[in-house]
Amino acid sequence: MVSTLTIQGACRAGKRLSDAVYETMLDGIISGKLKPGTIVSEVAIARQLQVSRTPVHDALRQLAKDGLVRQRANHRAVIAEFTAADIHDLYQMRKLLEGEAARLAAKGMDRATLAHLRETADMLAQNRDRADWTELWADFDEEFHNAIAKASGSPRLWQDIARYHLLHRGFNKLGTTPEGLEHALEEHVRILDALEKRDAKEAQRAMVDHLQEWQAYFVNRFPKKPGN
Amino acid sequence: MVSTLTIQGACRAGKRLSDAVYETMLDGIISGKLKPGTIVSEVAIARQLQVSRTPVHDALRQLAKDGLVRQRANHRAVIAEFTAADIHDLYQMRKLLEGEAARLAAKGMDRATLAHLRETADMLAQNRDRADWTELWADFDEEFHNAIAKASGSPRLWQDIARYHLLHRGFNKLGTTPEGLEHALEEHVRILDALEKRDAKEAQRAMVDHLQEWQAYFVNRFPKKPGN
DNA sequence: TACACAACAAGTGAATGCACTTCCTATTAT
DNA sequence: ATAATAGGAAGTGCATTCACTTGTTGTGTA
Repeated sequence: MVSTLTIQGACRAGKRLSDAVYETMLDGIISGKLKPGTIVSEVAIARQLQVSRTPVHDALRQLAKDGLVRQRANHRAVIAEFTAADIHDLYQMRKLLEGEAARLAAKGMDRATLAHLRETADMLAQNRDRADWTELWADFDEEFHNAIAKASGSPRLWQDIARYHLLHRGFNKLGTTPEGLEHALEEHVRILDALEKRDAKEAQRAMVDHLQEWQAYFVNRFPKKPGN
Repeated sequence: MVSTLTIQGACRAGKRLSDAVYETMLDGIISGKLKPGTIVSEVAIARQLQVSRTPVHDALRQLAKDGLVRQRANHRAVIAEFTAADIHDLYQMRKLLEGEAARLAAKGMDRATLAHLRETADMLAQNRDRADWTELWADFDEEFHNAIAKASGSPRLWQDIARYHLLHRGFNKLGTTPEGLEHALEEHVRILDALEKRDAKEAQRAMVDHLQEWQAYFVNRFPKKPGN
């Protein structure tokens, strides 16, 4: 049995239960409680969350559209597995989208956000031995890429980047090492330097280089074939 | 009352009814039967298609995720309306994505596809007075951009381009003129020339220029404010 | 006349029930 | 012993029903 899921946000007024289920399962996938390849049944999830099958069914269709689960009619859903080719393609897209976002953000990002990111990066650099460093890093990574995407000034670019970052978070807990994360932090700092200098070209280059490294790092860690 | 929708594809085995409803409504939006701003109720659609509300509800959530309808909890859905800023942003994305696709397709597109596109383009150029020219053009436009996206070799790029092309098709019937379409055909030919010469840079440039013109053409034709 | 409020109509969201499909297992025949 | 098949268990998809929310209309009052 999969480790327990519980509905996170209290279902406040004007919010759908199916959205709460969606976010709960999303969190389950990102946090690693629901591992790739896991077969999930609507009834099981419904029992676990103490809701009916209807909102679970809805949530699964949304997750399928995000590419986080795979669904066939009349079959149970499975948490998405990634092949090396998938990961390669995913990072090709991230390089394109986030490179563009970094370029635009060099002009558009306001000083307050810039200062806040710098502050957090410094904090992380100075606390490398903390036990929860990996979690802190994950939060910072999320915030960093999101802030750049938002500062691009393009809502659609922001949205698409968020979508791909979601996929990234869906598997990146599987194979990361502390050294890899520390190196990634240095790359973030390089991007931050460029943003502060308002150097669009360099910001784009730094972002693409950063993602290029992760791409190379990850691609080898995934199977060539879809099965297991 | 909205002009009648009917379920298109026979619901073959292993296919969901909700998917059929989704495609039917998608077609309705693209073809213009469901105009932007139209308020659609689940019960009305369900009655019209002679199905229960369940698959309609499902289909609307999918369409909402595509950005083709807007939904609030406990409210009826409305067919998405676009502001000038939306259109601008949409085309910024298309330039980024399809520019990249054209660049990649210059190397990746096979000769047969290239020849077929050239053939169709020539046919269109020589039949400018046909009554159904606009429909022929729409089909060609769809095929052309799709072929390039596919030839990029990146499944995700292809998928995202298709999604944005869907949005494009959702409104482009509203304000196109015959002269505009003929000009667009010439631009397609320029892209085609570059692809045949395997000139990646020029293919990208031609694609971006092409979309740039449509962007400029469209942006002024949409209201600044979301309402009407 | 204008405004507030109550009752009702209409709609969505979730739960339940039902039909059909898929998968697993046990039994039987070779 | 193994393979094929039949039957049941489990699951999904759709329809229906119920609960609750929203918007509207009409009436009463200031």
